[in-house]
Amino acid sequence: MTSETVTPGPGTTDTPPYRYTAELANQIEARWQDWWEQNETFHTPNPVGPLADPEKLRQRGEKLFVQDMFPYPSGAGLHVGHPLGYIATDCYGRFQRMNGRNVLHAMGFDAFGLPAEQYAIQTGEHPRKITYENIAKFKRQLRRLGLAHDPRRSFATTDPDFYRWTQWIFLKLFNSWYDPQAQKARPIEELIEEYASGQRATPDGRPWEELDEVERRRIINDHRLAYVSEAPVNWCPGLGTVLANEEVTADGRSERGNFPVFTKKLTQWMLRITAYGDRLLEDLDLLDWPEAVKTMQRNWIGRSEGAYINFATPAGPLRVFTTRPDTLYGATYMVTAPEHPLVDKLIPEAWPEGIKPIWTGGYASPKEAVAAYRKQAAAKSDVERQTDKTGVFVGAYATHPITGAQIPIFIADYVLMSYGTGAIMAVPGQDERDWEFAEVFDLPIVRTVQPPEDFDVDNGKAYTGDGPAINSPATPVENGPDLNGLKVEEAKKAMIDWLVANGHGERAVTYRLRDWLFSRQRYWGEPFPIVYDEHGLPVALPEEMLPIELPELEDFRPKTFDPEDSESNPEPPLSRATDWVEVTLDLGDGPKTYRRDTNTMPNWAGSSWYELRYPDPTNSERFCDPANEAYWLGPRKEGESGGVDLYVGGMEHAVLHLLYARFWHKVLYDLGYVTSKEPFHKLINQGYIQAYAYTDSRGAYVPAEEVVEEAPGVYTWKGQPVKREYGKMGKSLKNVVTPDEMCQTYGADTFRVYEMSMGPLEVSRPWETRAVVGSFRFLQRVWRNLVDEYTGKSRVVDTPADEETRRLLHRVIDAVRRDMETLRFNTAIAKMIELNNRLTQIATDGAPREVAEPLVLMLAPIAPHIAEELWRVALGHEDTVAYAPFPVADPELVKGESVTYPVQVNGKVRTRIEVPADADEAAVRQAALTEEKVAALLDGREPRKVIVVPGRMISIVV
RNA sequence: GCCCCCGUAGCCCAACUGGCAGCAGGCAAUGGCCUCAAAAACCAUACAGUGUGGGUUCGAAUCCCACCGGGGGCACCA
Repeated sequence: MTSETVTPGPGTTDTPPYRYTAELANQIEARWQDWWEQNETFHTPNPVGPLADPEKLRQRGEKLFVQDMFPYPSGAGLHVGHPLGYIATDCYGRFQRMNGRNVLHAMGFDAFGLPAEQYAIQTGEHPRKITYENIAKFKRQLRRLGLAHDPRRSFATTDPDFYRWTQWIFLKLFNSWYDPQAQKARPIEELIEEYASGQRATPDGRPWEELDEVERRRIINDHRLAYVSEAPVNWCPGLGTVLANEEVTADGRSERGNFPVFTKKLTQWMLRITAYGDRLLEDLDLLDWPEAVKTMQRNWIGRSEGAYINFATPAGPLRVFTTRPDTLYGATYMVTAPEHPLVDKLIPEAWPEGIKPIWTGGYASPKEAVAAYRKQAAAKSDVERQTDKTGVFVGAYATHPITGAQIPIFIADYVLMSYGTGAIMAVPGQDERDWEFAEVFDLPIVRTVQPPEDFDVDNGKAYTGDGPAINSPATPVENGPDLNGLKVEEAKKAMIDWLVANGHGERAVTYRLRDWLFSRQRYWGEPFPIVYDEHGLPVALPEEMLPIELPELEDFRPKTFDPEDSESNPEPPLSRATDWVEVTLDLGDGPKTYRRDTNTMPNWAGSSWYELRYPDPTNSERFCDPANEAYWLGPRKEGESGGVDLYVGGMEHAVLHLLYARFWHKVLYDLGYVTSKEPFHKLINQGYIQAYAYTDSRGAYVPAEEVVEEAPGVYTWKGQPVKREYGKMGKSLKNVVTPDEMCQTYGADTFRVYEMSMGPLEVSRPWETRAVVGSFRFLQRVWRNLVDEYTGKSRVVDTPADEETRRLLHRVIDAVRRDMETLRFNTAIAKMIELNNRLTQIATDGAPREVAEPLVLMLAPIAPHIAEELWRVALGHEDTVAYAPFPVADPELVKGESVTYPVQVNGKVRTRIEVPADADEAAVRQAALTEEKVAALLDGREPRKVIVVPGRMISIVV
């Protein structure tokens, strides 16, 4: 292609032959997409490794790493909602490329996971085949949008070259432990060394050398960041797999599929994310993220400070966690979770004397009552649990550590085994839940914080706010602390000091966050690089064996069960690959038979580290060369987190993906593999594109594109009235619009301009196909201003623009640059339209180059194909516009010659004055006061106050 | 129940964070120009006083309080 090549138009009888029509747009776009590919326009140089290009790197400026949350390649393909973020990052990346930045931008695929497997089950095709077909489809759709991705850096999490490193990182987790002193992960060998040298005592105190191999391994295994644990997990028979807490909804169902989830004790892989609770919390402060996302993560981690307190019981100490140790004097009973291990030891043969009948639940003995209650509680859904306070007395008492009072111990399902110690001291006076329970079981209530005067004490309720302590103690007690009069915070501190001094407890911090359940009983996931030996203990496979590839299976279906069958047990599909499961290996002790782990990793695994692969996607020696990691992700200033410079994706990943990725990144940081503390420095959540859907009189959805708006708010489909709904875009709602259709009808550039001009990136908005034409007309007008529609020749002339147009041009450049930097593409486009409208007025005899050229340059990030074409055909340049410098405004021209000030008198605008732009405040004031109308209104009086807001307005108070 | 975000022309959105609400922009509407007619393109026009009610201020879409409407998150986490 040369600059002489005129772009041929389709030329019908009615349309001028070189008009910017959809056909022409499509031709231009396809041509430039090929050109970029052939000329490797968007290949980004690395400092080292296979993608290194020192010469290119020298030419480019400071690095910029932009990333999208990569898609799951579903069979349905993209609809117009998906590319919103991709286009935004592309516009930003292209803009910064024109500012000389070395921009890394690419797109991978999050391709493991349930949908491919479920689709595979329906069709009988192998998930791999389906996945790679879908990826090819996505790539075609994405290419058509003209995204400036480096094609060499695309990957899928299902590529063995990729998941090899997912497995490698898992081995690092397995071979590391968290050192609370150093507050970081360390290699497991260093822990073994501490035990071997005696620096660290073994759990039962025996010397390390006296322990046999299996004992030693068990001790070490308990410290690993990836560990096998028999723990209560979320078993979902309907899906045939266990799920992470994060994948279970509040009402106890699976997020995917909405099947019931049961708690079941199973042996599963866990990742010790809780060790990182504090750092995951603290380092949020280093991140430029939406406050809402930070808040959600803080809530999810759920750090609370308080104390452990031990209560003596006949079966030994009962340990509770409380955030309100100051209310200990108000503890009138105890509650443990139904499954608390101490309960069985506490239960006496018979009910004690003198208890209230309601405590027994009507059972003859504590044993029966507890057994019955446990059964009842297990059968209840979480929602049912919330409606009423239920429980039963276990028949035993605890001793209050200060007063020595005997207080009854209950089991109740409002106390969760999985939080704190699974037991609480109940303080009804200061806790609403305890108050409700106390009312049901007729238990004493003691207020230990004085409620304020406007608190309705008579209508009775717990008071949870601040105030002076009372009844603490109610009557003097021997050596108990006197908290009376202290505010909550002071009282907490005094009580903790007392508990510590008297050996009744200690200061404590707990988290809501729990360790990450990391096994799934599915086929389409990463296999674990783990085998089990004759002791049933896990053994890491050596790195050289990676990747451990998925075995071929005749039947990769998971074994699912009746969704309600809580007694079922998971049967991973991989366990059926018997040839694969049984394996003879020489792992250092000669050839032995091992059994492979038949679980697979959850589909969060690949996305937990993929930001580290874009910088070095073809590296076969490491997951990422340290030099490439430091260049693309490393912090550039002391105290910075490092990480991706701009990460754009949906709000739905606020907790799961973003927390997991932060965790893995921090582990790699601790072990010295990366220099960045955080994976993603700046995060933006793009809004959703929503769509109208229409239902007929029977409530069935009708094709949205065939619906006609008869009058405002009145819609019909084939003559019959239909009702409009508003929601997500989807097949079932018959309202899907695809980018392919839009590209076909208007071209990719129009689609890009439209998506970016609909509103700010963060805001959700409705899709309206008929409005797209506005963006099309804009590009058409730009084209017409620069290219003769009848000859295809340039209309650009070298005559200078008039002064007014020039000033407008520079104001627009100034504003567009600011808008692009802050990703406000909607306002940037509006300014360009304004400039182009001006150009339309003055360009009757050709478009002045001094306006046309900056306009094309400013347009280039958003509508890159037409910009390339105009850059070449209309403006006569030989090379791509992708690296041409983005225009810079002349500050003198931005200012304008004069400023018009509105003049307010007593809050009302009475007149306007025009003063030179460089007039000082006194001159502006003088000009305002002497203005005819103002002088008339003042009528000789002295104004009480004159406010001059430089550049804005003048306010006079009389 | 608790927490967070958002309410500006018929619709999507601007308004440089307290300073003239729209010659920011677009869709739709109306009129015009073309045309035998229409479409496309082009030109022009009108449309809200900022969800409601108070408050602070010389001045509020913007800050504060209450309420209404929409969206999202959390929900026995001791």
